[in-house]
Amino acid sequence: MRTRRTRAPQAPKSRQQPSAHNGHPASPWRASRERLLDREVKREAVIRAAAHAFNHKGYHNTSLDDIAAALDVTKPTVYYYVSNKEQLLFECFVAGVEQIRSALRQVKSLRVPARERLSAVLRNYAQAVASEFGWCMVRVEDQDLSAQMSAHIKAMKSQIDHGIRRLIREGVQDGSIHSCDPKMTAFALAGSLNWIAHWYRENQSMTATEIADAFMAVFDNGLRPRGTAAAGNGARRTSGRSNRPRPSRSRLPQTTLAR
Amino acid sequence: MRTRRTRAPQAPKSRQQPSAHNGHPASPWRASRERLLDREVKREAVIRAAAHAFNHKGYHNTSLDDIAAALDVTKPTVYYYVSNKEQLLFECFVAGVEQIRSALRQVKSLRVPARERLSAVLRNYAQAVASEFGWCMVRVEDQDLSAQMSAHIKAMKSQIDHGIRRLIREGVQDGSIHSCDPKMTAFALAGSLNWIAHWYRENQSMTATEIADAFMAVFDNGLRPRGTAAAGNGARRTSGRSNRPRPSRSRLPQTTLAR
DNA sequence: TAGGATGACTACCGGCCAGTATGATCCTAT
DNA sequence: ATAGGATCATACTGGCCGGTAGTCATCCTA
Repeated sequence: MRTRRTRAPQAPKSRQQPSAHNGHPASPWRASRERLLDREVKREAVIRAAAHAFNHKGYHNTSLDDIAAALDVTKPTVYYYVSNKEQLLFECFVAGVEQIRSALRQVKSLRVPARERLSAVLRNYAQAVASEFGWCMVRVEDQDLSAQMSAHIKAMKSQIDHGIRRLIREGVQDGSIHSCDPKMTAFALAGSLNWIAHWYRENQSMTATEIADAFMAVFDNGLRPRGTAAAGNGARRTSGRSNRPRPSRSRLPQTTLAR
Repeated sequence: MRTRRTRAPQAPKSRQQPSAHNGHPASPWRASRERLLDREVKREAVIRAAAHAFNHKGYHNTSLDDIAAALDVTKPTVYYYVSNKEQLLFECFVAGVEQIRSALRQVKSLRVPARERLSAVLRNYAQAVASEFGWCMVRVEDQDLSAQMSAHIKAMKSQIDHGIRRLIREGVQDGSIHSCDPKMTAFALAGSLNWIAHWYRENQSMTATEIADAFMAVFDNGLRPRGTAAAGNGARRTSGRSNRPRPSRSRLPQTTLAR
């Protein structure tokens, strides 16, 4: 799409002064270490660019030339940082899924009813799915991946799944969650959240957390009216923070099936 | 993949007797009309084969040669029945979505609380998503479609979406559904069901209807324990039929994120 | 029984794109 | 100051695949 840039503009590379202006201790290998850092930064830029492109055009409609062009470099440069297209997809997946895994680890230490721990995890889940890596997390199809990559991904997914099921089981035991089938309930909850990746776009009227809250209100209360409690305001929230009222009459740019 | 078949085996085509064995009225153009029927049957076979292939290998990993080979014909034959690959995807989408639209139409005449009408629609929804066209319904990305096809599809999706929202609104009004934001609730419900297409495979221990029932139990009751009613059995069901208990301890072949 | 309609095949084209061979340029270390 | 490594560009290959041209066989109709 863009004409290949000439070699010249590479020069004004903002050659920052070699004196350390970041918090790193001085070291005789300062320069080479800086280069390593540089490399890591660039590598991440490549992955972000890939995520962005996949997100907007889909995996198969994105060529590595596209990704390179978005970074103002050429394809071999991309290949200098990642080994192939498949790995790009994998890295995007990992970047997104890591958020959820860390959320699952963190709530383990909380001493609150399991439903609140679940709520916290699902809020992080929603944020991950709504992030720029959401598409990759949700849309990877194992047909596009080698056998081992596919197995890796499946293992990580399974880990998250069983983490959620465990929280549900614990909630049923401690009485904070209505008796239910943990497996199917986990499917229902995760499905709703996964689907966010299909319709959420960044310049949205609602943030990911607000969406998660709205969903949790549905999940918590259920559709059937409750005999107890004032039935006036449907958006009961269980976890403490982020309580500001949200406008329920926002623009409706999407549908339930997809964007 | 397969070696091209020879011309010979085309002969044993099961030439059925020309006497009308179906309910069509006699007509001087009987034969040509039969041919038209034949053509329609074959066209549907092409679409089913496409759906099956997309379902298993994904849209972009399926070549028209694959589809042709599955039908034991060659690519130009496929092109004789459909105009291009995009149209194949579109037809698969329509085939699946039509189920849901007809369900929405049918419940309009029912004189039961809106929550039960919603429940009936969602059960059909689940069946459609779990059908062989589910993948196409759920995974179509508008980047793969021309502008007008994309608009078509978006319109049909929107129609379904607003049908569901309407049912929710009516349920809130008639008191059968807990007060809630119809838009976000519709997103949550449809997302769960859409996601079924990612993990459901035909030889499953649960049928689509059973899955829908299990989901509806979650949606209806919510996670929070209910003060009223015996909290012993979580799987309360609201709609009348299909009440047999289901084994909650089935094999766990999938995870929440994907199959 | 000729002629049109229908159905299907063989053979090909052309574009896209993942991935690579090669080499230029710059940086760092010794 | 120079060898060697790091970084990135130019230019290419090779395969896959959507789509088409042209042909032939079969069947229905008149």
